[in-house]
Amino acid sequence: MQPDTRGQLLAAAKRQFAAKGFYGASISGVAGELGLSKQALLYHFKRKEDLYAEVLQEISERLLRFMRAAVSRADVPERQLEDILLGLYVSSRENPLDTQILVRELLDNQSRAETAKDWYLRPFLEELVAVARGIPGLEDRAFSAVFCIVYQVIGCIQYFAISSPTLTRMYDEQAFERIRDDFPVELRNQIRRLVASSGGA
Amino acid sequence: MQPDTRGQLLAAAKRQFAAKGFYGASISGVAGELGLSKQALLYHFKRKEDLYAEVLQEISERLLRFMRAAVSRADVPERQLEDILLGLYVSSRENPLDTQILVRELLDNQSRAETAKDWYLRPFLEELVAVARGIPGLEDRAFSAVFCIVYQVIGCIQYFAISSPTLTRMYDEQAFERIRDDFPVELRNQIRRLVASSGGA
DNA sequence: CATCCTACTTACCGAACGGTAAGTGTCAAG
DNA sequence: CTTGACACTTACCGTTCGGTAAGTAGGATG
Repeated sequence: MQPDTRGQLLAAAKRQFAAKGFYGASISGVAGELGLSKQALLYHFKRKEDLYAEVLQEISERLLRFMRAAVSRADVPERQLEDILLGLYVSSRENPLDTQILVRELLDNQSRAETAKDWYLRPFLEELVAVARGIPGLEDRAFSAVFCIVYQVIGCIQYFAISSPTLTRMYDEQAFERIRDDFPVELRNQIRRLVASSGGA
Repeated sequence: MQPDTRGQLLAAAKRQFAAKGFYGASISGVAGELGLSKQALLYHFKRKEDLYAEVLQEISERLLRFMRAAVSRADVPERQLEDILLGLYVSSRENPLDTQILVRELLDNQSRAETAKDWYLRPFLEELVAVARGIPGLEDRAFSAVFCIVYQVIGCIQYFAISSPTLTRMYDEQAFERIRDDFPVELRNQIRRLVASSGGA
């Protein structure tokens, strides 16, 4: 087994970008995490932006794989929606760095010159809206309304994910553990209320 | 009326910090927005962190004022909760820069050496939980559960706020306008479902 | 008219940044 | 034994960063 420096660099870069953002992270810092010089990194990735782009691509691919898997474990749309969204929560807990980077991207891509036409979350988002519109009671509603409903759930998941470190330090460890345990329960409740009210009304 | 350079510098700093974050923004860039040299800025604010701290303080004070006003327009807790949260949405739309900075702070303060014990949102958050626990059906639930419920709503509001620029460019202008119009409606629905299910159960 | 404060300016500093150029050791192939 | 690709290294470059020091124009005060 070779050292796989490239992969390790990508992992280190993910940590750095997640913690300090694109501007705050430095390529020498990333390389330094592995005890390498920054030129070793520049050998593998010609420019800082290339490195960042690759980190972003990895994340977006993982997200897409996750969603396709969730959709293919198909059932009735109600269950599908719940599964995907709860899965997204689990995913955000398992890959906190990814979530941090995604939210940072949301904040930064306005100041950088990015298209945002091909936003990595876009296919994920639209697939999810399509699933939601398969639910009786939501199928005849406007795209924009269903979009909002779905986006609200995604938003609270991702926001909670990036809040966790701060909340941990705000309350003590075990108080936050209770919160973290209750979160998916209340998330599920929220989704079920939403589905129920759509079906009922 | 004097030029009030200091205030203008704070406003410019807010724009810069919101757009590029603490690391990405430069004091020379902030001063340059007003056609001043960076030493002019350093005359008013000894260090970059002082400038940032003051921006943060302004935001947190505005937020606290807003919340106290919302709470004092008291009614039954159900209405109070809805008013505050919908007000928070309006506030986040009126002050998008503030929201961007708050979310950035959420991401950054882990890497900087900040206490997070006295997080600017903490009093806001706990007041809100207290209000929520005044609602029949929620009063006997655990603090952590009510916290999660409240935090979910806050999360989806703030997440939507920071998403708006990206969403605008993702869809065309008028498609996003429909989304933006539907959002508070669906937000209200979400809150009412939540209150209703608490009271009902 | 001299003095002092305010609100800046230009000049300068060391450190860190992203990035280029050129060299070096290792190792497999011809 | 030589060649050449690979995976780095040290050396260097120009720019930008936050921050210090010293100077200065304008106005109020004595």
